[in-house]
Amino acid sequence: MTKLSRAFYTGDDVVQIARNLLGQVLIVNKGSGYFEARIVETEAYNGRTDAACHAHNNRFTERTQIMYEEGGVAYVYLCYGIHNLFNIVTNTKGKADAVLVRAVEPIKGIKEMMVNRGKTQMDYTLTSGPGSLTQALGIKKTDYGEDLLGSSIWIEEDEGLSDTQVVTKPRIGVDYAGEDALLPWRFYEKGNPWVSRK
DNA sequence: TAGGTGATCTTG
DNA sequence: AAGATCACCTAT
Repeated sequence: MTKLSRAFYTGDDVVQIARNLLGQVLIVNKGSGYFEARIVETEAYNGRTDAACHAHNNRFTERTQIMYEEGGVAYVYLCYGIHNLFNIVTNTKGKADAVLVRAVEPIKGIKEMMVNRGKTQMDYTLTSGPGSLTQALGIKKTDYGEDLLGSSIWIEEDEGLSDTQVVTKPRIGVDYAGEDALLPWRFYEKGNPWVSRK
């Protein structure tokens, strides 16, 4: 297996990148445990055209600044006061795009994921949903800005999915974005039980 | 279906 | 400096 390259992340089309991340394998290795999980659900956010994106209208704040960096770094932020959401920054420096990882299928480190989630029984809620998967994998705001070509969080290239395996839908929880909430920028693997809100 | 939760952003 | 908002989750 090989790490996804910088060139993969610096591509100009965040929607296509979100779709192509399906089936790739997210690795977290931070001393708190070693985890592998297959990405099965993503959403694209485009800073220049998309009212749902935190960086819409060139909004440049302490929180959003990382999205303006060159692709291939982590954007982690706290949502609803409780949940850390994990995003992958894409595009070249100055173009603020990101892909939200909404669900993963656990491969390695499942016992430790259950400990992190406070679960005694195995079930599909372990890593389905953007807040749940970060808790399972131990991703926190201290991972903000982490280089995805480094050695603590990265993505291994795997076989992608064919178009017949990919479902395309509007994004979740972005009603505030008006008509941009209707954009079909959510992608997930057809029939995969780990996908959130099926 | 509603409430918890707190950093972040905007307004005045 | 304060109030509104918010890319969610869990248990009724």
